[in-house]
Amino acid sequence: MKKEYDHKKIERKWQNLWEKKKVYQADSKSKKPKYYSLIEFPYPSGAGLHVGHIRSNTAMDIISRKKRMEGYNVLFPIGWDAFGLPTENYAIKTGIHPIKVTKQNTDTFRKQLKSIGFSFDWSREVNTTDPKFYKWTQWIFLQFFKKGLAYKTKTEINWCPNDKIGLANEEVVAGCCERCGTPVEKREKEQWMLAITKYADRLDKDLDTVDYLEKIKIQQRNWIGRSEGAEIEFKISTASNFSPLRPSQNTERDPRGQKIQSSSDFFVKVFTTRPDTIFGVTFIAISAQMAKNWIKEGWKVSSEINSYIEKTLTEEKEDNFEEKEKTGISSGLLAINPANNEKVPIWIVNYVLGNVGTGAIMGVPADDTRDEEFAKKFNLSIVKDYKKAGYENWSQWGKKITQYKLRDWVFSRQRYWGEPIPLINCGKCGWVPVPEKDLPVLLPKVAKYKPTDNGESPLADMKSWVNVKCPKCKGPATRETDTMPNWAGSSWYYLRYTDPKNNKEFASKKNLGYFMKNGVDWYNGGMEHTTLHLLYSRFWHKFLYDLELVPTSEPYAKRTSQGMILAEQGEKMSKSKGNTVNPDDLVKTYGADTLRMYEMFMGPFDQSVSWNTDSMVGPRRFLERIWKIATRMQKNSASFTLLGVPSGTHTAPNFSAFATQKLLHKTIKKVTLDIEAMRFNTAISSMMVLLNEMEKSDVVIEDYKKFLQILHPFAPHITEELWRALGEKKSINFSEWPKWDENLVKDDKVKIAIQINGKLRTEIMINTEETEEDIKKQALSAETVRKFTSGKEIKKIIYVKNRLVNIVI
RNA sequence: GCCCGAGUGGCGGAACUGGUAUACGCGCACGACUUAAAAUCGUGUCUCGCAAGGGAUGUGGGUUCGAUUCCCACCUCGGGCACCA
Repeated sequence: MKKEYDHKKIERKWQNLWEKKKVYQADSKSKKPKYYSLIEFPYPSGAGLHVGHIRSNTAMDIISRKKRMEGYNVLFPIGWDAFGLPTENYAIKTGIHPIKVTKQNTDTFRKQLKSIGFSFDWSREVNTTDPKFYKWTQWIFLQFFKKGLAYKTKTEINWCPNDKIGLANEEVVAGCCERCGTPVEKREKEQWMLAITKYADRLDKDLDTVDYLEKIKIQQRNWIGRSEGAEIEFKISTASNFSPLRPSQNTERDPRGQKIQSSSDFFVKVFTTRPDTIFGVTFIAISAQMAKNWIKEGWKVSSEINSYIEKTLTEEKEDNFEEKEKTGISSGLLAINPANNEKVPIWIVNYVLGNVGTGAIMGVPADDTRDEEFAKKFNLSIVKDYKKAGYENWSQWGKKITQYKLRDWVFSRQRYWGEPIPLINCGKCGWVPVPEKDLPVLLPKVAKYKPTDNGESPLADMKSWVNVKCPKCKGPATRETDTMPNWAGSSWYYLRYTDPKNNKEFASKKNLGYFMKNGVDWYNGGMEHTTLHLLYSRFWHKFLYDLELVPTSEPYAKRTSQGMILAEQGEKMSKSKGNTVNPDDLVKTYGADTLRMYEMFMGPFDQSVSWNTDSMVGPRRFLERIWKIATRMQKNSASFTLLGVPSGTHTAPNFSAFATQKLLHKTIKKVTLDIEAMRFNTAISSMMVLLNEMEKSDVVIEDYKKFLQILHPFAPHITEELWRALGEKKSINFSEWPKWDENLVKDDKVKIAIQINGKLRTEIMINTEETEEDIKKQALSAETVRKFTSGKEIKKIIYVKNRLVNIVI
């Protein structure tokens, strides 16, 4: 063994050997229990690996390595979520085919990931842009289509004039395109939709059955937005400027597939979560959108009202979140409260939104602060003492409904770099699925990747590709030219990992039954994916479960998330700010093990932390000292034999080694539990404490090896190297995870605090066996205590076992 | 404006279910080794005080024998958002 710790040699050596021996390949036919740990597969951007990837991947790598040592057949796969706009935009700019760009980027990422020593099973690598993969993305889409959950509808969509694509509601940030920042416009467009709202109830309820971080559940629930309340119809009292219309025959459907509110009846329908406050209603507030709909259907209004409506609608589109001054204008109409037949004014206001609930509310100023504020401003009456209506009461006038915020998923993109939607439009037969034998529908080569000016996908220009025979009637037909959003592949990729080369099914029942039993055991990813990707993939999974194609109704048994790594100044790392950190340089100078250690040590895993390269020397020194002890071990192994230490036992040669052994077992316990709770930073600090102790005292070689084992998930290369150097023939990867001896963890002597009136005065050593009485007696007789207590009355003595005695005087 | 986090030394942070605040690491200072420097090792490092002792976990209250931890109000920073009825 070399005297110096040369990370470059060691890391390359073991990475090559591990790969050659296929130590991280999961065995589909194993008799062992499986453990499926999953990271969010990266989008291979041109910028290369980010230090943030390393943080989250190392966390799951640590968990995977520990599980392997605990005897599980671990599936820890990796792949590429490679469809998407950055690659496409790059292709548009440079003319280089996205396939080529993707290949370059994944090659870089693969090399970088391998240099960090992650224990991925590279034999199962998937790529969403691989036709062998997206064949099944298309296949699953067709199942949605066949079940009527994929439907095309003309709907007002978010339109990005720059990217020339439709955006899902979820992709619009502050009124602007999530990707390019251009303000989003509304535009009518035929779009394929996926009916995720049909699953809203289960997506909400089943959160009770999974082990997600509470904040993740909250975010999902808020997104689904289930609320129970009532829809109540208020009859409109005819007024001079209201021309009554026939009850609407409107059967149009909104994106949720629900009937669009007909506001043209003689009623205004309100949604309320508090139907019991109906006797407190003093006005009705409707959205500008609802008012506009009424006008469309014949309501005559003054120019004043009309301009208010237009102004409000414009403001609504500008999504700034600052508090808006509440405004409103009286419609001149009266609504009749069905509960007490009182006539209340209908106001058009800016604080009720057209796309929420029914687009109208009942104003109860006594019970709602917003209504109160509004009523005060416009001198509307406020009824304070009204009786609350019980369910029996209000249910006469309204019906109980459950509504969701969630909208159906806009599933088409008029872009090139996505999975073609495998449907054919026939004049006679309508939309016909591409037969399964013809899947995948390959992305054809096109001359240019930019969407056409009318917003159609570039595929629309490929006449030879577009024009086909109808699979049903063989008549002339055309292909759908829209592609899928990049969320499609990531909605099911974790299933493909179980059987990545299968040509007959997306994955075999057998492999799914084994690896997906109870779902993915642990899935970690970013908070930014908790509403989109996480929800979408739960939706797809539930759909596949209903088709009896997967064994569980939830894909992920456990979900956690990491905090972001920020630049030194606490801001986001980005190319444009020039504050990014290149992992390759760090691996070169400090080594992968140090980089892993540093990223795990820098702060609590679930919180964001600022990068500080200077602090990396701490973990680096730690590893060098670990190395140094091993050389001491090698040199001194003879002397341990002389001391009569039979190898493989816990018998210590002297007191100092025994004390170290006790600390070792405490550390084993702490590291074991900390890893499970993702408290990596404190796990590392406890190992640092152990090292400090080991340096000062005698160590039994078996104990040192145990230290190497618990360190292995964090720093795999150096620990494997030292493990072998100390004579082990088999890889540390499959050595048994050390168990702690509870007897050694327990202390028989502890130092406890003696407080007087809650203030620390002195400390005493006690035997943990001693009785409360004895300890109190000792506390009272301590010199410092007597000084304070003399002449004072002792009111109370509080004793906390192994902690403190508090004397109240 | 609303929701979710967070606020502890010079810095990153630790503190179990309310029980000795500042573990561990960085930095800094001093010492050893060295002709010297680096590296390494050792010692010290919240603050006031000679000491006894006092004061500090964003601010102000409260509950408690005891609060970084629980409650109320407020301030600041980060993230999210749909005035969600």
